[in-house]
Amino acid sequence: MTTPKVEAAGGRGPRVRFAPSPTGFLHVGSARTFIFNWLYARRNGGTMILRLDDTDVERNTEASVNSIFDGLRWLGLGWDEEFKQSERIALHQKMAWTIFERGFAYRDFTPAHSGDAEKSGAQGNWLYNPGMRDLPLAESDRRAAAGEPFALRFRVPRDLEQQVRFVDAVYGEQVKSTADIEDFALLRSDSMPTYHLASCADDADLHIDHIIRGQDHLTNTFKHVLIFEAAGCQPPAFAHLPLLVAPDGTKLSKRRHGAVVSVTTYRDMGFLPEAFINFLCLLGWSPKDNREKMSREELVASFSLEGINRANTVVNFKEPAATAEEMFDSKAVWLNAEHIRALPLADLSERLLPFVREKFEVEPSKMLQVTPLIQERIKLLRDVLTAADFFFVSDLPPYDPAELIPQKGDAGMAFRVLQKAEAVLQGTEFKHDALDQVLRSAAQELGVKAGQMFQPIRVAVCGRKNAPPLFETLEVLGKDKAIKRIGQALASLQNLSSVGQGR
RNA sequence: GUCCCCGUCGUCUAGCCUGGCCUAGGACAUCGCCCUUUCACGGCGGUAACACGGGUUCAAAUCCCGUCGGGGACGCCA
Repeated sequence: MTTPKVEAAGGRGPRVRFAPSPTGFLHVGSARTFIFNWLYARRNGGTMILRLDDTDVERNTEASVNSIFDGLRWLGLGWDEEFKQSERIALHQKMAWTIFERGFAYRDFTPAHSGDAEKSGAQGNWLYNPGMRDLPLAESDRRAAAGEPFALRFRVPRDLEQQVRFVDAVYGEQVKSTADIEDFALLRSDSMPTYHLASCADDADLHIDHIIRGQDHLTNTFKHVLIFEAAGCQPPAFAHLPLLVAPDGTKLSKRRHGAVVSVTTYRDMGFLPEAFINFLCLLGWSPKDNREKMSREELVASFSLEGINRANTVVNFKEPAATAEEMFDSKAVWLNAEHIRALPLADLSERLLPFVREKFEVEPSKMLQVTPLIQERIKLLRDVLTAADFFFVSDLPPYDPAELIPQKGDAGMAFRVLQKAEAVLQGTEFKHDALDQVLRSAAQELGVKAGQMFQPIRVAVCGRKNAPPLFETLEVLGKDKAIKRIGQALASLQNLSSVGQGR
């Protein structure tokens, strides 16, 4: 991984970062954090930094790294600089020892606690081990020199009641007593940095001046302020984002909530990245002027930290859902449909193609013809498979011939209509106006209503009642296929026992 | 358990800082009507919320206190 220069590319705008830890796929909450950081950087002419917080060797996976990059690439927003925390360990350690030398840290020779097993319940109010905190420096040095393993802990001020404070751009002034902050670890007994240390050391080194992240870090921030100050650094500005929660009110989790919280699920089900971004922006932020559907440019132009809310936001998905559409938040689906309708035909057609090609062989030119017929009828790109399938198959899948019977009509009427259509269509040019004229007058001749004329034909060529407008459909389908399918419909009607002879 | 944060329609939200224009606005969803060759789009309309209790004030969704409720953080994980 390349490590670009630390100096900002363009100038003196804010430097922000998105720092995921690769322990799972990119989920929607992380994506929103990325987006808000990106928006803030772009809005203010700043620099967006991607930093992989991968110091936990045990849990980091290559698959997770890939998933994160997949998700971010799909969003298509990009970033200016990229770092990998695991390559910067020496820097973190250096900061830890600076803090130690300044007297704000001490060695703790207590053997490491077992693990996360008994993490479950109420953790007492453990603050520190007096024996270790008060160990004379000489003895500490001697034991370290003798090779005894130790963790390095932050020496949280305890002599007199002190308060740690910072101003959060979203939550306002935050204050916490040092009596409520334990002596957290800086270095583990294998000398590897902990998250808090590594994060602060990198933020300082990379000159991050605005940290925009989830509210689950709000209380961690007091520790971070302590670290920055002990290391002699100016703490950056903080802005914490309200948490994205599941319909059950709990924090989004891959384990509990499954694939709906993964960014790539949205991609695979046919969301447009711009619609997805739009949706996420409206979760915990508002432009305050009732706008909902917004382009990337509009978002950049109107984004500000002042518009961010404080209350948790529900992502209203349904995990066991009957259809793909039902599993997502209905507003996300609606926004996607809005963006789809706003897309230029050629663009939409191009984006539809990969989905169609999962099941059918289709030429781009054909797709382009079909696109206008479904543009306002699909909500997810993937819907193209169910909305336009009959354009792409040579033979229709079997359907119930009873569907051919029009409103207030019978099988006989269906038969007469289709016979008439077959005859009359033969000599008709397959263009909208010609078809319109011919079929309407055919209806008149038969003495049936236009709707009664059209429905049997629609079902015959589409295989179902709900479909795009008939004339356009026929035009795109072409004369040969249309007439062939009408013939097949006629045959299936004859097999219907109830058919009282087409006259 | 300790500490922190939050609480406006089912959901996302506007309004709250700088009390009165709020008989609380918009959107999604939902219901109904219209448009219409089906579906969809579009148009019109309906149902639906200031968690509760006390204050302060001529006046509170807006300020203060309390209660309840929800969430988060408390690891040699990130």
